[in-house]
Amino acid sequence: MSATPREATRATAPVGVRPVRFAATARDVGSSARAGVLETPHGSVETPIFMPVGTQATVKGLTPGLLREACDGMILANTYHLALRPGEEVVAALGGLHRFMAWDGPILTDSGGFQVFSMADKAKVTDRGVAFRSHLDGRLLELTPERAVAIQEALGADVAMCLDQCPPLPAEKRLIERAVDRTIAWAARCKAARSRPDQALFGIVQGGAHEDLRGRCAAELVAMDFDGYAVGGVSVGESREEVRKALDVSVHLLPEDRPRYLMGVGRPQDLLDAVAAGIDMFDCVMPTRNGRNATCFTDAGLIKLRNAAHARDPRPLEEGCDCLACVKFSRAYLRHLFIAKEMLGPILASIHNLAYLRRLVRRMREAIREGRFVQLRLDVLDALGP
RNA sequence: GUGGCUGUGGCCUAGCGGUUAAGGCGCCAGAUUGUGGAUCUGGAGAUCGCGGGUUCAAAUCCCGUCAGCCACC
Repeated sequence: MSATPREATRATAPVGVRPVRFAATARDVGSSARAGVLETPHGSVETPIFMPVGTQATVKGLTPGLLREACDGMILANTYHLALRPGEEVVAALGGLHRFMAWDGPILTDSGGFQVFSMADKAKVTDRGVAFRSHLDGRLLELTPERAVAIQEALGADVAMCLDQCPPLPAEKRLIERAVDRTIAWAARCKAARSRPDQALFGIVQGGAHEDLRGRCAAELVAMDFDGYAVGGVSVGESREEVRKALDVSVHLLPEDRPRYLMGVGRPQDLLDAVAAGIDMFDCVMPTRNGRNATCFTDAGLIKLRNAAHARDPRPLEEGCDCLACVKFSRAYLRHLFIAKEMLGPILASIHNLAYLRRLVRRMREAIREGRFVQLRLDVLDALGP
């Protein structure tokens, strides 16, 4: 793991210094891709980086030890879920998120906004915030920008996210424009509400597939000077071309010396495209959710472990992969675990998928440094197939 | 040995005279993007135990037979 524990950094972080710092260390010549280093209170990570999703303060199925072996050190946790259960005050009382879940590397928490729109019942948005009903017990709750920041400060992640409004798609441009206006206004309130000098805050660019809205949102956020910038509301059904344009126009306006985070994107093809557009960070449920459901990433495309074709296959998921699933076990055994509904199946497949994405971003970093990213991207996309 | 009950895709069942025998599980595939160990969508698979009869028409009614279960000699 490239992130090393540095508990002491938190206490001694000098006032006036950014809680996280980013520097691009190599740039690709044929695209906007870049490699860099992100320093956080809990250690440094190299970018581009993929962050596994640990919704409820756990990356499902993996112990911290297994997780450390399967990722590049930085993970994501979910504000919405943790605020509802066990409650951020419980996490804070138990020493904060890092200690609570025994993860000493960097953690990023989302704002909870996306889940309010996608999971909670009947979310009602006003300029003040979002009123919604808990998906757990139906309680009527409210999430405001100030509350989102307070929850995330109590959780204590290295990076917090602004509350944004993720508009449903498809939507009329007028509605997306309103969401952009709210996202900008809420970002300002989040920034004003923050109080921890050891926690970074990222702004989120919205705007759907509209280049003018993306551009305006990015410009307004940059004027507020965030520690990093995310692109949200992407890969929820748009065409590949629409995604590319939304990314290009957003990234173009973001400062060189701040990390750029594409939220919720995780197919290998999408990572290659997004890094080419200048993105540094990713998170996605896909490697772990698909892993739990027996679908695995390989350079030759997806492998569906439940398929009968693997019943007697002695080969590993992927030749040369150094993950536990590939070093120790055959496809036939992994399939057997899923058919028999054994919990080791989801665990091993999750490990492999995370290791696959880690290897993919590592290959991209290396290629960027060596000036051959464009070729790597074409080669991998070609091998992955449609 | 006698009487009774039951036999419908791999498994469990619905249908009890009238299009092309229905459903669940399983099986075979596909979907999954700021988390659902969830879910959804397709597909294959049945000469209705077997043989005969009644009828325009039988999984369905009748006879025989085989198998399983139950009860009684």
